Amino acid sequence: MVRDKEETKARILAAVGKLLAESGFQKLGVNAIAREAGVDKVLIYRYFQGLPSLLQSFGQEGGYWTTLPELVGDESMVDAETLAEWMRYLLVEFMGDLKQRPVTQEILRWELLEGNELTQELASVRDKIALDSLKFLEQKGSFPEDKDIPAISAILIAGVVYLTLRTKSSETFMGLDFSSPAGWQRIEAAIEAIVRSTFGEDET
Amino acid sequence: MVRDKEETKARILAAVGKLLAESGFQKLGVNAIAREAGVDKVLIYRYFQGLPSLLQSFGQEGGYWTTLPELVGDESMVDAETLAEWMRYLLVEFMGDLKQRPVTQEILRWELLEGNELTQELASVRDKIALDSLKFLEQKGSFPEDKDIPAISAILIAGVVYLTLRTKSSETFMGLDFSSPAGWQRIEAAIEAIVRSTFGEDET
DNA sequence: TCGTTAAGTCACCAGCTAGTGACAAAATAT
DNA sequence: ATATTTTGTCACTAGCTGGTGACTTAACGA
Repeated sequence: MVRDKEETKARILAAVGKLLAESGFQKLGVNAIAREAGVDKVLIYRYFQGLPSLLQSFGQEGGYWTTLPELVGDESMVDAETLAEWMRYLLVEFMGDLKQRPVTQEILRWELLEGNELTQELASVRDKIALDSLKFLEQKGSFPEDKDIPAISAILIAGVVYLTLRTKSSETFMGLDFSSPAGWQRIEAAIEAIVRSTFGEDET
Repeated sequence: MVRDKEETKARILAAVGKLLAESGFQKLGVNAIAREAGVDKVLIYRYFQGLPSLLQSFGQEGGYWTTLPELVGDESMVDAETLAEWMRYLLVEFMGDLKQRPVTQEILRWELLEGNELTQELASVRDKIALDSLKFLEQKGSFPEDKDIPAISAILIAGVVYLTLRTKSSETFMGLDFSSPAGWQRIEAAIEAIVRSTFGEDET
C-alpha cells in the first residue's frame, strides 16, 4: 500500500468531478465520493474538513466557466465585424461550449435549486466573465443608447442556458426537437435573426 | 375520530402541493407528506399505492399551466393589435403569471433534473398550450416567412423561464438585479425591444 | 535501529428513509 | 344486536446517510 496524501486528495477531487458530471449534485455525498475514489471517507474529513469545504476546494480548481479569450480564440480568425455579428458569434460559441461541459451544466442546475455559498461564489465568477464579454462587445461596436444591451443579452443567454439544461432530461421544447442537430440549427438561426434585427445590419 | 377516506386523500394531496411549493420536490417523501397531512403514511400506500402514483394523481389535478384563455382574459380588453404587440403581451403576462406560481416553478425545476413519467406527462401538456399560443399568434398576424417564429419564441420563453427560476436562489444575473421591480422592468423593456425589432413595427 | 508522526482501515453511532404486518376501533351491512 | 368491512394506529425492519473514535501500518527523521 503506497501512502500519498496529495494523490489521495487528488483522487477525491477527481471523484467529485466524475460524480458531478455523471449523476449530478443530488447523489453527491461523502459516502459516494469515498466509494468512487476508492478511499475511506474519514480521509475526506481529515483532508477537507467535510463536504462543504471539499466542494469549495473543487470550485477553486476553476475551469468551469469559459473565459472570453478562450471563447474567442484568435480574434483575427473570427469572421465578425459589427456588434450584431460579434454578438451572434459569442452566443453561438457559448452555446456550443456549454453543451460540452457537463460539470458546468450541473453547477447551473445546482444554482437553480440552492443558494449555497459555493454556488453563489461560482455565480459571481461567472457574472464577472459575462460582464467582461459585455465590455468586449461594447468595444467592438458601441451600444445604441435606446437599447438596454445587458438586459437583452441576459434574456438571450438565459434562453440558451435553459434550452441546454433541458436537453439532458427532455428532447423537445415547444414543439422543437433537440435530439438532432437540426433543432439546434433552428435555434442558432433564431439567435442570428434576433440579434440582426435588434442591432441593425448597417453599422460596422 | 371522524373517519373519511375522501377527506384523507384530499389532505394528502394538499400536503403534496404545500410541500412542493415550500421546499421543492427534493424533500418530497412519503414521511414528510404524511407528517404534513397529519396522517399515517401507511394510508398513502393504501390509497395511492406509493409515491409515484400519488404524484400522478397530483399531476392529474391540473391547473399548473395557465391556458391561453386564462392568460389573455377578455380579448377585447387587451391593447394589442400587431403580431409584435401580441407577442410582447403574451410574454410579459406569462412571466408575471409564472412568478406567482411556486408549484409550477418547482415542476419546471423538476423537469430540469429528472425525466420522470410524471414530468414528461406534464411537459407534454405544457407544450400543447404553448403550441396553442403560437397558433393564436399566427391568427393575430401571420408569420413572416423568413423568420422561424417558433424557434424565436422558444428562446424568449426559455429565457423568461430561466430568469424566473433563478430568482428563488439568486437575486442577480449578468449584473442585473432582480430583487426590485426595476430589474424586471428592464427585462420587460428588453422583451419589447426584441419583439418590436424582430417582427417590425409596421404591419397591423 | 528505534521512536514518532502521518496515512489509511475498521467498526461503530444516531438519524433518517421507504415500506410492511399486526392490531384497534369506527362505520356499515345483516 | 351482531358480524363484517373499512379506516386509522402502532411498532417494527432493512438500508441508507453523515460523522467519529480507536486502531494498524507505512514513512521518515534521529
